[in-house]
Amino acid sequence: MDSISPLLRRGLGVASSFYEKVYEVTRLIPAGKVTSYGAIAAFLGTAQSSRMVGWAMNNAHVQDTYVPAHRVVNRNGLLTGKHHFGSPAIMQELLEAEGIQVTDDQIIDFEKHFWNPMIELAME
DNA sequence: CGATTGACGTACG
DNA sequence: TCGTACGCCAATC
Repeated sequence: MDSISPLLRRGLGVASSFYEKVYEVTRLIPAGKVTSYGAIAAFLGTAQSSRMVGWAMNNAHVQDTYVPAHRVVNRNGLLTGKHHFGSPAIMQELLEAEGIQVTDDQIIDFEKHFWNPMIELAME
């Protein structure tokens, strides 16, 4: 089902469907909100492949379309992937710029800023 | 085609 | 409660 592929169709021919979906969901994360790899994985139907979500982010920076990977953290609200940005501080700065407080790589009030794709995207 | 990896998550000690 | 081990699926080497 392509219920979540309205704005895609870019230069993602190189990416597999799984990657595409990950990028799509990630782009749909509103500013000031964050989600977890597991939540995205669960939304894609492969809750056990949460690691794949993070792996997909490795190609996120080479995508033509911007992918707000900084809005994706682990289920602890910890900025585990900050080291994959240009600088470890970029991820936190981006989140703080969006109104999210981050202390010691930990998002404050994580659950309050949590964005659940399964709910927001009204999946069934 | 087989082995390894990977920005996670859960279980177990 | 904290630290370590294992599993999961898909992609890459």
